Amino acid sequence: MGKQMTEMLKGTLEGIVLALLTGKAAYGYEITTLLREQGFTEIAEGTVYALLVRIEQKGLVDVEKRPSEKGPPRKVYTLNPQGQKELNEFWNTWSFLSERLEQLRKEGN
Amino acid sequence: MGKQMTEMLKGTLEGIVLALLTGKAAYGYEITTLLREQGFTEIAEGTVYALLVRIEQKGLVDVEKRPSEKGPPRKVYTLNPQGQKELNEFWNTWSFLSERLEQLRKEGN
DNA sequence: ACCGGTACTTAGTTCTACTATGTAGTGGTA
DNA sequence: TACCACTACATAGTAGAACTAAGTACCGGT
Repeated sequence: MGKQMTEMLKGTLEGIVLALLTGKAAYGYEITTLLREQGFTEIAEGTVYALLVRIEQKGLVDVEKRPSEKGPPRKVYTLNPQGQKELNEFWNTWSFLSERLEQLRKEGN
Repeated sequence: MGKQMTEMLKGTLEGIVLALLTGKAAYGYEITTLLREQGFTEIAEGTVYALLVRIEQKGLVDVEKRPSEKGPPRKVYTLNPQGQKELNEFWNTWSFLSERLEQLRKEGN
């Protein structure tokens, strides 16, 4: 992963994962592969699991353990109301930053 | 500063400052007030100075000390070719992230 | 003599992503 | 049977960036 991308993901990766969870429950391994499909090819597995632990402890998601046919049991994460609220705030924060940056880029500048 | 914003600024603040410096040299105190005018009202002064030290050590800017009529001498920063290159990479990285996020937001999702 | 505004510095903390490694379950195959 | 690949999760230690908090220093006006 480029150093720039690593730093830029700080703060946004959590939002990305919350966004992936809206309307669709998912488990860690699945989220990792989803991220890779979306272009984040170099996201470390450990990063995702650590993030999931974090958002669970923050109470943003509900967790349910389900057996898998192909390996150890899965931990399936579902966005709860508090997580939805956090996601809304995330979009607000990101919109602000995004608008500032587009402004700067336009100014050519 | 909101915690979300603090985390999201990691990686982007450097790009923002480099962008502010394109075509226009500036000194630390000036950059801090510029950022505040652009809406980053809660950026800590220490953060900006630490960042300037960093980009100077990375060789992205040239520095010149100039006397001030109103206080201690100013350290005026100018973007050099390497800084311009870094800024270009920053825009690439940011574009990628931005497109991914807009995609996610659109998906509603 | 003091205070507010200008201008820069830095030690220590917090938070997040990464590296590296480990544990476990399942199915296929030599 | 032993091994391997894939699935699935966990975690200790490291690095990097923004923050907190405090300080130094220069100038003008009251």
